[in-house]
Amino acid sequence: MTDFGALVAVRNTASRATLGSVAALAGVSKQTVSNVINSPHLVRGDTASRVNAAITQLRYRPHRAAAQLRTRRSRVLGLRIPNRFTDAVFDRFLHALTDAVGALDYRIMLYTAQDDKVEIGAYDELIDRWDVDGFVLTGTHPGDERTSYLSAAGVPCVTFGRPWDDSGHHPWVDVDGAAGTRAATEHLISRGHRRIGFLGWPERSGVGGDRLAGWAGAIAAAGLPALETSRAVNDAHQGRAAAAELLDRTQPTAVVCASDVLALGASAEIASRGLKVGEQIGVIGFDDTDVSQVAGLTSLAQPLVDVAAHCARLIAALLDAPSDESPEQVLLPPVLVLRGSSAAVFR
Amino acid sequence: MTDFGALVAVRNTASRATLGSVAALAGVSKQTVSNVINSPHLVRGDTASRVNAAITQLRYRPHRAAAQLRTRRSRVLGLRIPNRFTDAVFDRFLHALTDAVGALDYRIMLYTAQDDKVEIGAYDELIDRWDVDGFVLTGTHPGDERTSYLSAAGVPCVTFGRPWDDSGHHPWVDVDGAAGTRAATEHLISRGHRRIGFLGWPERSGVGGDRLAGWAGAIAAAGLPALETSRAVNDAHQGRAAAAELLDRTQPTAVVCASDVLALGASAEIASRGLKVGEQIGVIGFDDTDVSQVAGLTSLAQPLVDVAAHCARLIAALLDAPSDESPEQVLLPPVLVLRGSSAAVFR
DNA sequence: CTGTTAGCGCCTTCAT
DNA sequence: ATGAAGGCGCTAACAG
Repeated sequence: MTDFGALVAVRNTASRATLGSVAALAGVSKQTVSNVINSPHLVRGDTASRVNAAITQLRYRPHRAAAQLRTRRSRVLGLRIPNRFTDAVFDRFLHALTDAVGALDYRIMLYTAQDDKVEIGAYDELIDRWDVDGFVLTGTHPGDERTSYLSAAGVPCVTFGRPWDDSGHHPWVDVDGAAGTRAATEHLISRGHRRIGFLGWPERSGVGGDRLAGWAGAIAAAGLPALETSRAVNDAHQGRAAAAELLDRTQPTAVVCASDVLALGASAEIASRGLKVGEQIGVIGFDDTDVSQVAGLTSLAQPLVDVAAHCARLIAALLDAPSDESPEQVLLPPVLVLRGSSAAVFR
Repeated sequence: MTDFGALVAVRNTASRATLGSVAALAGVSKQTVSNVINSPHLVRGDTASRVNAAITQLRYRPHRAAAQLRTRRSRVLGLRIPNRFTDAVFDRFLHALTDAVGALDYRIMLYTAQDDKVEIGAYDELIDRWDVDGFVLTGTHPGDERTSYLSAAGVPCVTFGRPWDDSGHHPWVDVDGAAGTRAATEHLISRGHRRIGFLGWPERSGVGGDRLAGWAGAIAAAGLPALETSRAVNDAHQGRAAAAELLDRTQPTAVVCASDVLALGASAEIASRGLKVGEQIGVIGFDDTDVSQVAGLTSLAQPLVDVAAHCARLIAALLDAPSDESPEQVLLPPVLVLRGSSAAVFR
């Protein structure tokens, strides 16, 4: 009798309860126990409750590795953790995502990679050896080849970030950067500002272009002067220099920035000119990081909990029922968080 | 013949290569292939190279779930991702740790928990169901019950952070906060400062107490006046208020702070008094976060790559050979990163 | 040094 | 509605 171990398990709490030990205790077959867990509709009520009692008593937990061997599903999702958190938002997303996938009984497994090429090279091992079910990709950018590789490999993925050159045929979730800078700009307009500048990143496509477009759209819609923009990489010093140039060239009364770091640089420049941020010159950042909280900057908060929940839902749906339908795409608006840097009513 | 599938695998690259398909191609048994991978010393050279050729040709990768079922080892380590990154340093640690354990062929699996109680409640499932081999714990604190729970469960762990009330009998890695604030204080002394204050956290034990002790020790060793300290929770506004109080009460010419956020608050207060940080009053922070980089604060950088490497090494050693010897404990000094806020030679 | 046998815990298939 | 048999891919134990 191969299930002799079951009797041991009943009394030896140190050893792991198995389907067999539960079955023995409940007086049913292993199969019935499995059905209670995975296909409850197949089991009569009284049998089920007997089995459930045994499960509780033995503190039985199905062992994923064994199930995985049969079903070829690990319920593990791969996530690359970026080298540098240029994102400034990744940490909060990571927490929200871990929670969100956990609620659907998935787990996040981390990996690192220097760049996309290395990441793509890492997929095969993650898939074959660690049996990752799918991937959550962040930091999409024009020319991104990761999704098409995974698609070719037949491994589901969802991206936090749009495919910037519609090559992708996968579900994605993103934050509407344009809507954010538009809201910021309209907020400043409602405060009476008429000369509103934009301090952005050098890149003209992707996230930076998106945030630029929202500002430009709001300015145009309000019939305000289209001041030229200024650009800098995401660094407070460079941001300050670019802000100086912007102030000199266009004399704005407010500046919408593509990031909190740039906004901080702009604030430093404004303060050094003896002007008060939020009183003489309005400043709005992006991402609502702790930098903005510390500096009292009005900023745009990405709804990361919602982003994570959608990511989890979409990848789980794909794993439950792979479909050829056009994948769902979710675009969420950021939330304007008001602080002192945009407080004053202008004029 | 059960290994018929092997022949399919040879030509069908879409299906996964298995031990059996490699064995068939190399003309040996499955066991020999397994030995080539796990116990190479048992296999003759020519056999091994034939097998390796087959492995390469088929792009064979051992399937972890199957090995796991046999060996009861998943090569997966659990890591809780904190609700709030109060740590400010956790993100970099996470990246370094993922790299470090990856080099030893381990993976990090994430989980979340509201507090320690919830975390402890989550261990059983992580261990039984997901078959996590061990844990890397962060954020140790006085009264921490997590390590003793895991110890009782027989699951190895290593902590980033000392056991603050020597209950623990586990390996740990930590950064020597006292050495850091001591170095900071000595640096200020060498710059000519004689009245050096300390701005810390309310907690008197654990990390905060450690950082306080380093400052106090350096002050005492130099025979300088032991100015009273000021305390605030880790928040720039509170830090600024506490700094104001400290400046008024003790008239320091420099302030060592328990964190960058507090240092930023102190800087704001100093600047608001028309004094220049780094010129009239020196300020030193802790953790070398982007806040300090942006604000030009001298700060203490934790050697996170080394911390992570030691954590990986220690937990891997424990898993390779559980030992009853006294566990290894590693204390690493932080590095003083000089910036403008401590630049001026005083007097 | 190499091969054979057996079974880790679970789920799919088929029989009852 | 329940049970029995078989096998997912791997490795421990033993035989040769």
